[in-house]
Amino acid sequence: MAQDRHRPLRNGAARTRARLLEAAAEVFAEQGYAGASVDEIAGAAGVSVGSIYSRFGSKQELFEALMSEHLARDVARVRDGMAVGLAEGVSTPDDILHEAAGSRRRTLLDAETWVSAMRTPALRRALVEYEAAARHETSRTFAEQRGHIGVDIGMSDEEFATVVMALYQGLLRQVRLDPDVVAPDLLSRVLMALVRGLAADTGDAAPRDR
Amino acid sequence: MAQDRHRPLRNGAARTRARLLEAAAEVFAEQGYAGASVDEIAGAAGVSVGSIYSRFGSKQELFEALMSEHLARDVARVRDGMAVGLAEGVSTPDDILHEAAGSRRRTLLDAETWVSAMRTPALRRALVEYEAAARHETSRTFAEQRGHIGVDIGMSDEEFATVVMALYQGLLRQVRLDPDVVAPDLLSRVLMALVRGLAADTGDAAPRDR
DNA sequence: GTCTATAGGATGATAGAC
DNA sequence: GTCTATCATCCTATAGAC
Repeated sequence: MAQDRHRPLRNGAARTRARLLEAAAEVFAEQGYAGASVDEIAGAAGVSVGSIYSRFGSKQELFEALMSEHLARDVARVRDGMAVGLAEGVSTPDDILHEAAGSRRRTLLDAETWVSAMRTPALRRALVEYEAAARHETSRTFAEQRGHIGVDIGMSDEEFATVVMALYQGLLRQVRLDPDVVAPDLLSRVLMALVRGLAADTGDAAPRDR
Repeated sequence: MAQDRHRPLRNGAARTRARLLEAAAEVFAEQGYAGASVDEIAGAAGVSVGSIYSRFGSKQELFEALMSEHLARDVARVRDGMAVGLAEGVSTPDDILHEAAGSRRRTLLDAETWVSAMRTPALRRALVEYEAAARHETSRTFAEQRGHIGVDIGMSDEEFATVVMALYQGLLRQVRLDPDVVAPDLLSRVLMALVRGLAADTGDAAPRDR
């Protein structure tokens, strides 16, 4: 009991690391990689520059650690978000979309991730890998749903997942730029229409050049 | 005739400005705003730093001039691209997509535009304005096509344009990250299916639950 | 208008005390 | 492991010759 008083001060290792990554997230997000100074990050974290360089070897390594954590968190979010399912008519895809759009921090870090990935091959590979994981997760979830309903979509689950992700990311961009342009239920409306239209194209239900 | 020999050397004003913007595009794209140095831009343009500061007042102003030109060029591209039409079954939307994805310069400048817009309110307003223009252009074109075919989509032309742009931008992102993931005709396939599905939802054309 | 030279300041990274 | 102090470098911007 008395020892608990000391607990928050102990294990400074992980604690300091977390505070540093938090500060790095804030500063890198707001200023960008090149625009951020190690001094400012140190100040925001309440530590000194030397402390940063002892823990992470360089500004670049600190940035990569942050990016890695950012992507890992996003993977977890996709996994959780997929658990609720797509085609049930639930409005949760829209909730996920608007929640993601609402966070300035995430918006800026996503943008910084993208711009860095387009310049740095190593970061690009990491992002490709992450995107593939998200695609498989989406694809797998949709395959289950499709099994329940029993519709033929006319394309592979992987390709459909690609379309869903593109639509999600595209709308995310629109919402982040100007929230008024995207109705709260647009994503789910379009997804349902899309499934219907794809099923119709297989000749399952619709007349084509009769 | 003999004077033509001198022509290329004359009117250095616009000529130098163009070379400067070209060099700025290259360096800002590859290094980002903060990462780019005025010295390097001057070197790439074959002029000296003083020359840049006499023409543009600061690094920031040079960047804004470049962004403005970049957006204007993009507006023109949308206008031209829309001229061919959406719903005719022509594969040109896909061509436009993959051509845009193929240019590293455009990819990087788009990314830099986005990240800067998310941080700088003035740039963000400019991007919102550009996006609205593109949306109206898309909307208008689709309205014409819709008139010819005569389908009821169940949403406004503006909203449909938003979806089309989101899909386009989302797929553009996917192609730029990993070209193998997106089939060459995916965009047009999805667009056609989408129109069909939206029309079906109104109970207009397609048989739903007969 | 474009050059060279330089001012004035910020930056990434290191050294060494504690 | 964290601090302070400092180095060497690079950067934006300006001054002044031509």
